[in-house]
Amino acid sequence: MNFTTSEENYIKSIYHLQQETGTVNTNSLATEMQTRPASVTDMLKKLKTKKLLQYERYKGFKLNETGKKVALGVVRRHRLWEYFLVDKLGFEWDKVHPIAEELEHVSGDELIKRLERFLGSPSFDPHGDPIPDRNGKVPMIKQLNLAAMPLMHVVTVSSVSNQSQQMLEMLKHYHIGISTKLSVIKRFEFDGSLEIKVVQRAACIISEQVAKNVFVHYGK
Amino acid sequence: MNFTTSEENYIKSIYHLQQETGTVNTNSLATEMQTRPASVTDMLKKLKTKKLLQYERYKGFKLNETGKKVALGVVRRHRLWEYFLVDKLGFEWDKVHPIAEELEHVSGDELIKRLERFLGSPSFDPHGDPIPDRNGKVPMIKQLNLAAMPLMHVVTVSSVSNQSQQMLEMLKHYHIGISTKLSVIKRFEFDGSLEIKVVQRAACIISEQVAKNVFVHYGK
DNA sequence: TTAAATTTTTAGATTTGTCTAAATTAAATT
DNA sequence: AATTTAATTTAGACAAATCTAAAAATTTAA
Repeated sequence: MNFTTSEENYIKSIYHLQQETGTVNTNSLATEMQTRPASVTDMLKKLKTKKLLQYERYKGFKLNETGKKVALGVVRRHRLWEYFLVDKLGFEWDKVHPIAEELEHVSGDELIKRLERFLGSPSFDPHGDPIPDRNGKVPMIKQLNLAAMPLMHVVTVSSVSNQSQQMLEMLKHYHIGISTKLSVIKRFEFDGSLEIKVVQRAACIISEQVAKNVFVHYGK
Repeated sequence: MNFTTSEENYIKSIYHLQQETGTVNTNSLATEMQTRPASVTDMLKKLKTKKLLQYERYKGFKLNETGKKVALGVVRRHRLWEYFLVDKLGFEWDKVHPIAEELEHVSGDELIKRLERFLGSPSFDPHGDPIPDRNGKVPMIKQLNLAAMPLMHVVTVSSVSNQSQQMLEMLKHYHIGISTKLSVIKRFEFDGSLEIKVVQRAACIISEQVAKNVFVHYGK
């Protein structure tokens, strides 16, 4: 089965939303896609006839197994291209999302198979997100939320859940990126902000809001 | 100015056709684009309002300077991606065209600038066609000795320095003549002999001595 | 130089993806 | 339970890119 760029974008967004909430509703998908609820409904009908969706009028909806497979294919292509852009072309990790957003729709299994091999079959993209393999299997590592970390343990940043330009800009300012090593020195009860120490940098304070979007793991 | 994928494809096709004939007509462009003459007319009107075309009803048409610049940008992206696919991903040169056809529409000057640098600023793509530079300048064809050719590039035989009967007899046996298109597949370190592939023929091996007398150039 | 053949354009329809505005259904509140 | 509010869908329209069928302009040739 073949899908248009627009269909793929809807499928990908539904996938991301249902990861969090299990089931998705029209308004949140409209917000995510920066479009109108009416447009979402139109596309849902189309995806239902293509048998990618569980969907009943006025009830929520979610991808079925076929739909998830398609979504994982798009995610896989997106993250492989992001890896390429950072690792081979030398882009900064906070600049690659919009470009990968276009490249992910270029079709051809052979292309992606060869790209993966060329990149050395990476398991995680430059934002620390797992890259599904060609069978849709997603690699897992044990991640902890920075906001809930015990004090004084050096950990490695493994992913960032909010990938808006604003957030990435902020993290850049703090010298926080994937594989940055840091420890939490102090937690302020007042507003939940954290004093942290990035290895080889001066200590600084980040808001709870920022911390909640940063995930870390022990070791390496 | 920004252009749709469809507009870019029309512009590119007009460019290629007008290279041969100076001016282009509706039917030949329709054939080239695998579409109907009526669709061509529709697009011509659009490209005229965007000031990329010299076009009068029922007369022929051709790209103006602006149009040529846009075309050269598309051609540049196409050929850089072809080079990437062959040189980095290991595709065979005759498999890359349809993939590059998609990649060429991915926008972003920064992407193409970095891709070019990553590839080492090549002057010719794997089919031997010249890659326009950032400013739209197209590199000149230059003659190269077959014995010194990089691998996996299709080139055109332009001259043979030893024109003895014995040499020509040999070249005839290999189906090599002026304007024959071929590529070097492998160079054997042992004696400098070359495995070559003449277009539409089986691969064969020629001695270094033969290769040194054959001159080739990129492009048609 | 007319008539026939060819080329090109117009007119109107279709598909995809989107929109606005209005109607419908579901959920929340009194 | 009835009413208000919110979410969702329908109805109808639009722009882009295409198509078919027919009309108009140009070219060829009788």
